[in-house]
Amino acid sequence: MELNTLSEFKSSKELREKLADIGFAKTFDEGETILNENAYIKAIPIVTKGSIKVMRTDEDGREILLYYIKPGESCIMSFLGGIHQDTSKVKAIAEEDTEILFIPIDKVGLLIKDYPEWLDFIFRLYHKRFEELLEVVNAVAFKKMDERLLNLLQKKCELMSSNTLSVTHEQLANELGTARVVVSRLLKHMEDQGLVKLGRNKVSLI
Amino acid sequence: MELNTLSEFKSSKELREKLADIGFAKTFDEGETILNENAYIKAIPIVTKGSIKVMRTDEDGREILLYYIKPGESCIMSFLGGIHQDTSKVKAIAEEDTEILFIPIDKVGLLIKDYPEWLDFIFRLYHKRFEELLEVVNAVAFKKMDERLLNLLQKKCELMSSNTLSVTHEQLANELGTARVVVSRLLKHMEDQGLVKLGRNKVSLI
DNA sequence: GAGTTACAGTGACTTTTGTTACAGATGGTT
DNA sequence: AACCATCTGTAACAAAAGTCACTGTAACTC
Repeated sequence: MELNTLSEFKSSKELREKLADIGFAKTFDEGETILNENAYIKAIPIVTKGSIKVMRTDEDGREILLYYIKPGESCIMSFLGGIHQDTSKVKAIAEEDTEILFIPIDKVGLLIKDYPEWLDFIFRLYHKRFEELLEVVNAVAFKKMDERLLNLLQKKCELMSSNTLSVTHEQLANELGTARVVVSRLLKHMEDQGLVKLGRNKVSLI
Repeated sequence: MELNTLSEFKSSKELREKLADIGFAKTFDEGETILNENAYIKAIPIVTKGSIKVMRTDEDGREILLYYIKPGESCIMSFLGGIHQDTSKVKAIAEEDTEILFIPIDKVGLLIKDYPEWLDFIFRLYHKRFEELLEVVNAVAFKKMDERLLNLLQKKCELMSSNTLSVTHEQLANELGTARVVVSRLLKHMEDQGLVKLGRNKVSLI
């Protein structure tokens, strides 16, 4: 496990080592499901390499992307879910090959007592996720698909540090909670406007 | 201040008294703004009587209802915002005549140290708000207006413990993030179906 | 290189929601 | 009663998104 990637805790070598000590690392391939809806939560994940996307799923199977979890961050839903013995309301999927450090729930209480910076980490993360969720509400409620699509492409490019993405229109449609034809239509329109370049399994931002 | 309404803390008379001691109470009339977007937060509000609605506002002035805060609950956004010296990302309005106990930010840290149940209260609340936000995302992304409208009416009736609401179509439209005519249209349709009964400034669920 | 599968492009149509514009109704005020 | 502001009903239209059906095409398998 690369301790250095726990950058949030750079102020406390002690906590960093403690986390590495009580946690166990696990790797996931791109696209692999890390957490399913309604699964019980027994450990809190901290991403150390790669990234995770967190999706909300409708009863009818429709999905929508909520946010990405980057290295040094944790899935905060699972945190509270874990503490209150709840099941997960969201689904987590590896966006790329990803390494995760799992901290068992029963050890988390102790950490809060012994390491104030751990509590601060959790609060900060909660705050961030909350604001991201507000942004999602905003986007879904008030923005049109073309704008949301462009936004998604930009976020993905930033995450991958690349202007070219390996995605199908179907995948994009899923993350936006819409249909494949809609995405194809909009992408084509964007290509005509010179905003993107399209290929099979490929979208490049210009 | 009615200490009994701090029902979340019924397990700890001590904490309840402490909160009443360091906080200051304030009342708001129905419709009064309690917190504006981008306002700095200097105290954490706990609702003791009445209820608050929390709205998200778009740059273009469009709004959408996020959730209600009922007696014994706090606006959790302001909690984190307050701790991190942030400005509020949401707007809070009194849904009815409301009494609020404000806890100054600088005292909050001490409470966490001294009263474990205070931290638990905060976590629990965060969790609840998070799930409510997820529901909003779900509704806005996947539900049609008629269903969302019916849902809103039901929530409002529950809050007011009444089947008849004093609202204009305009107000409902604002909370749903849509236009008045849309609400009028849908309400009329619902009346034809025998779901509601309409009057001036009045909607009754059947 | 023939076959197969997944992916992308496109047209035609429907549904839902947003927009504009205006008429009528309601309830309070003078 | 006449007036006024506010609220509600409705029609007609536009825009956005969803749905269906089908074609072409790239990449992979055998």
